[in-house]
Formats: sequence, structure tokens, C-alpha cells
Amino acid sequence: MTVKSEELDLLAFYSQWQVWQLLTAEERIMLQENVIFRHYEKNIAIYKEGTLPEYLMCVVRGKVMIRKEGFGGRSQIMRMIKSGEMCGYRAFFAEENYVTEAVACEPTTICLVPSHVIQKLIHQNVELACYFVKLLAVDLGESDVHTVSLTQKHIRGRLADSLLFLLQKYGYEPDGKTLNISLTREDLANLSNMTTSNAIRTLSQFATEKIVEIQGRKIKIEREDVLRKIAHLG
Amino acid sequence: MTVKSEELDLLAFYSQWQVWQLLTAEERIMLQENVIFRHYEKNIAIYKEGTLPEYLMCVVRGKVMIRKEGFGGRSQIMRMIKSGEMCGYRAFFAEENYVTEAVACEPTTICLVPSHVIQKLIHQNVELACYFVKLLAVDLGESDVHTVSLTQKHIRGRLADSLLFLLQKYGYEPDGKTLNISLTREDLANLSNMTTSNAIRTLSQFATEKIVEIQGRKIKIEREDVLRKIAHLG
DNA sequence: TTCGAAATATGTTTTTTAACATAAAAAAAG
DNA sequence: CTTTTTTTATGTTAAAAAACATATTTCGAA
Repeated sequence: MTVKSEELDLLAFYSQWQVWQLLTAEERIMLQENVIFRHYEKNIAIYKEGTLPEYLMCVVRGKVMIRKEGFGGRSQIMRMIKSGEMCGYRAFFAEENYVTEAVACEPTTICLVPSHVIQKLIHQNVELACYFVKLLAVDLGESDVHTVSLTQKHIRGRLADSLLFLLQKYGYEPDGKTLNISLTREDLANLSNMTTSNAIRTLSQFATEKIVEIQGRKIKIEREDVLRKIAHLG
Repeated sequence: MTVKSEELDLLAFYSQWQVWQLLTAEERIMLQENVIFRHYEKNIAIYKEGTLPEYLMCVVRGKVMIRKEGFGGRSQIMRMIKSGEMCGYRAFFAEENYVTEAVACEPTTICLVPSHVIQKLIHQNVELACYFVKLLAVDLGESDVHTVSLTQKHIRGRLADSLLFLLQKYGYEPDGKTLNISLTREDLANLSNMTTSNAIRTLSQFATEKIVEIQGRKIKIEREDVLRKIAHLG
């Protein structure tokens, strides 16, 4: 096995992931001999809706959004991925084409495990299979909760939910206030099931009410407690 | 192992399920020694939101709806189950409390597999584990599609979607026209993310347009093609 | 079978959200 | 650094859906 030198530490980092601790030494070697690293610039598609999955994707560095095309040019952000998490496995395990697309939110490095490799691994390693059973079950639960938020909460509740979701997923920057992700208002709208206008308007209302502070695409959360109250009321 | 005589044919039917064909003879015996059959009348809760899952549930006879409580007394039907399908496995595999509740739509017989049994089985049988990986992956894909329908389509599109979903799930009665499930307008509303008034109104509009024919809670689909067009437009 | 409760039907009003319009600011391209 | 494009901001209008109101019908229980 040879890898380019700049990939050595990526490989080291990647091979220490919790999920791969379930593999035997042999299995880990097989994995390492077969993975590919790819880099994606901001706003570049990682996979596209309707195509056939070829890899399990492990986000080594960066952030990814999973979107689904809707009607009349609108799209819905279904979930978001951070480094240390995987994506693309849903369609692969379902043996279906992708129903979503994945897009890099910022420069992102992904480790790709070819389908046949992961297929072989989960059929020979029951602990790995059980890991994915749990992962998918958790995803489905989150999806159920997200769906009810999107369909039943009002605009303010949905935006509050999205901000709290981003906080829980990506955390704060070192200042302890600024959300550690930067999205356009359009992305925020697509995450919250509203038009871009309404995302802009509602966010600036939150700013007027001193719940958040806006600095371009950086959002400081000033009153997490108020945000939770708004989210909870719906 | 002893079972009550009326359960003998249930057990026979149940043990022939595709999923249990993956088990070895020994495993099948273990399963059969541990399952319980329960009967639920119409509108009776099978499990409740917030409780801890104790069983994997196999719907032997009947129909089940999986709902989630929303805000202001509204609830959302997330999925529906027919005989031959399972429910309750999501929370169980995620090792979480239920985020939904399950309710019998009609008299329903369920075969319950205690948690520790299914836990043991999936850890010793990799094919069974892979079966659930695929099942959950398919569920998650359906959930993604459903979410975008609920959030982005207009009322007519959402109702058309729900009717087509019920058709695909439960099929027609022998007359080849009547949907083989009977739901209240409120249930139809909760499946389609709209108020009961709007479900009633929109369904009767469909009837006026000769797309469906209404006979109480029985719905005849007269123009499946038109319904698909409405669903497709959004 | 009758009575009461629940479900259905339909019309009206109000609220919420989307659509549209325009300007200013910011980011990207040359 | 300037120009062009995209994004953000904000006001106005229109459309969609919810809320409300009131019969009518159907279903269940007594």
C-alpha cells in the first residue's frame, strides 16, 4: 500500500475513527488498501440526486449538507454532516439511487470507501453491521423529529430550531457565542422550510430583539434560552 | 414450547416471514419459544411516545399507524404499517425511547419479540443484521421523500400523495377501485399535514371533480392518472 | 330505537406565508 | 481597483391555509 505523503496523517486520523475500531487487523488493512481521499471546494457537489452510490463517504475535514430538490426550484436541507461523520450510506445500504444530493459547505476532505469493500466488511463483521443498524435508527429518529418541526412549527419556531440544530451540530467558535458554521440566508431558509426573504426577515427580527447578533454570515447567539423558548412553543 | 391452539396458525404464518428465513433452525426455535402474540382493538395504542421499547413488533394481521405528537394538539402520521411488516424497531435499535406512538387502525394481531432476543439474534447472525440495515435505509429514504412532499407541496398535492401512498401500501379492494383502508378525515389530515377541515374540503373537491368517489370512509379512486398528475405538480 | 357524541360538510374570516418589487451592501470576477 | 453579480434588507401585495362558525350526518352507547 502506498499513499501520497500529504495523505498520511489523514489516513492516520481516519483509521482511528470509532467505527473502524470494530474491524480486525486484517479488515483494517483491507480498508486502508482500498480507500481514496478526495477534496471538494465550497459549493461543489459530492454526489447528485438520482445517481447510484459508489462509495461510503467519511468526512475527514469540512462540513457537508444533504439536500433534496423540491418543487418550483426550492430545495430542502435534510441533514448536515460534520467531520468525523459519514454520509452517502443511506442510498448505498438501501440499494437505491440517491434521493438527495450532498454539497460541501466549506473546503472538505472525504475518504471514500468503495461499495464492494464496505459490502464485504459488513457481511463478515456483525459488529460493524450492528453499528450501521444503530446509526440508521438514530438518523431515522432525528428525521421524524425534524419533519414535525418543519411541518408544524411557525416561521420563528422553525428558524430557532435550525439555529439550535446548527449549534448542537457544530458548536460555538472559541468566543463561546458565534456559531461555528457560516451559511447563506438561502441555506438557512432551505434548512428551515421557508423562503429566503422570510429567513432574512425573521433573522433580522431576532437581531432586533437582541436574541442573536448578525455579522454577515456569522451569527452570534446572545440568548440561547430565548431561542429554546421560541423553538419549544413552535 | 407450548402455544394456545388459536395461536398455532399465527405462529406458522409468522415463522414463514422472509426475515426469519435468515435464521438457522436453532435460532428459529429460540425465537418461537420467546414470542408473544397480542391483539389490539381499533384505536388502541400499541406503544406510546416517550416510553422505552421492549419488543420488536411484527404485524401479523391488521394495520398500524405511526404518529408523532406535534404542537397545539396536532399530530403527524409518519408512516403506516401493513400485515407482514414490522414496527417499533427504530427506537429499539437506536437504544432510545420511542419518538412516535403506534396505534391500531383496525383489529390487529401483533407478534412481539422481546428486546433481548432480537438483540442476541442480530449480534450472532450477520445476515439478519444486514436485513435491518437495509430496512432502516429504505425507511429513511421514504422519510426524506415524505418530508419534502409535506413541506413543499400544496394541499391538493399533499392529499393526492397521501391517497397514492395508501394505494401503494394497502392496494385496492376486490372491486379494483376502493382503497383497502378506512381512515377518518382527521387521520387523512394528519397524514397529509393539513387541518381536518381542509382534508374534508379538498377530498370533497376531488369528488366533485370525479377524481374520487366518497362512500363514508371508503374512498374509490376513479382517476389514478389525474391523482398522479396533481401529486407530481405539487 | 333513541339520544348524545363524534365526524363530516360547507361557508366566512383571519392569519400566515409566499410572491413580488426595489434598493443597498457585499462578494466575486475581471 | 473597478465592474458585475450575488446576497441581503425591507416594504407591499397576493395567495394559501388555518381558524372559526354552524349545520347535518353518522356512529355508538344506553
